[in-house]
Amino acid sequence: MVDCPRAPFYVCGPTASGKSALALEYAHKLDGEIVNADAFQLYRGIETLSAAPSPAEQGDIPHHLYSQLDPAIAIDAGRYCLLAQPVITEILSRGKTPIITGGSGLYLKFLTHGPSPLPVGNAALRSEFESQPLAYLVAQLTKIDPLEASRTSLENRRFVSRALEICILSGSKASDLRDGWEAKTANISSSLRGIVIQRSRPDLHARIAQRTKMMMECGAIEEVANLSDVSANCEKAIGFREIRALLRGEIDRAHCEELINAATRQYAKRQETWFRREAWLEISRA
RNA sequence: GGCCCGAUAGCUCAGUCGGUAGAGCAGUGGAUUGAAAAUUCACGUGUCGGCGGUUCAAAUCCGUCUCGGGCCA
Repeated sequence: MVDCPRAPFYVCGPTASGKSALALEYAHKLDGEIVNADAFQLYRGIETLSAAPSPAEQGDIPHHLYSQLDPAIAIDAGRYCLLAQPVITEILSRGKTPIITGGSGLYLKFLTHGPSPLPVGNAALRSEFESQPLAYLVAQLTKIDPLEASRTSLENRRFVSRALEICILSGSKASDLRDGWEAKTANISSSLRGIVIQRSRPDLHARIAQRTKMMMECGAIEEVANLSDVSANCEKAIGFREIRALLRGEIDRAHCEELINAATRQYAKRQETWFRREAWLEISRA
């Protein structure tokens, strides 16, 4: 099934689909070590909330890039890539197979296709954009880079801001930079190997509900209560706002769980949409 | 037992003077290379609780029954 053990193997799928367990199987099969590709399991102190594999679940397989980051620190796909690449290289150098496991589609894409030569996000610029009306940003982008404007969802403030940010920081057109990178990475997918777990919606929804219940019973509330200095980035973890509202007494426990379930289901759906496009992933029906 | 209020989309509800119904949430599909567990776009037919009546026309008015909730006994 696998002819080249010394190349990374990707285990993907929506949240609560059973990636951690499957990754463990592959680690045994391929003489591998597991590397996290989940934006929130990177953080320390929210292991329960982010459903990171517990020490018991990790078994005898080395797990990398879990509980590494202080919650006060913000991270993005590019910085994740910088963290993960040396780890992957190191695993390969020991003759082991990196089993890259996670559900953060963008982070995985950075790993598989590499970061593009676009400038990194700039906080000052972003907060400036935040104070501008969207129509103004759209007008600016249309003036500077009409091609990029025509390809961007102009209702999506974040995408418009990013495109404008690229133009301003790089001094070139975002469309040119993106085209160059697209061309360069066009053939990468054919050399990748990995699987995506697929489950029926009712099954996945049931698993989500069950996991939320477990989280709430097994320390997620305490984790949120104990975090004092949290980056805006880390605060976006599903369950964070909901549990804070519970702690403030604004909602009850059942309502809190249902809000978390709904947000998780929606996230899982977005993940499925993302992975459907990654045609190189072999489908694993669970 | 009597009286009152309610029953409309999976859920919460709106619906004017009668002209066969629409919001939010949920759900589904999509976009997405440095905020991504983020952000964003599109998608709304349902015995208007049942039966009968009035009317050219009933979610809307009348009667009755059923089921909730409340009040009085």
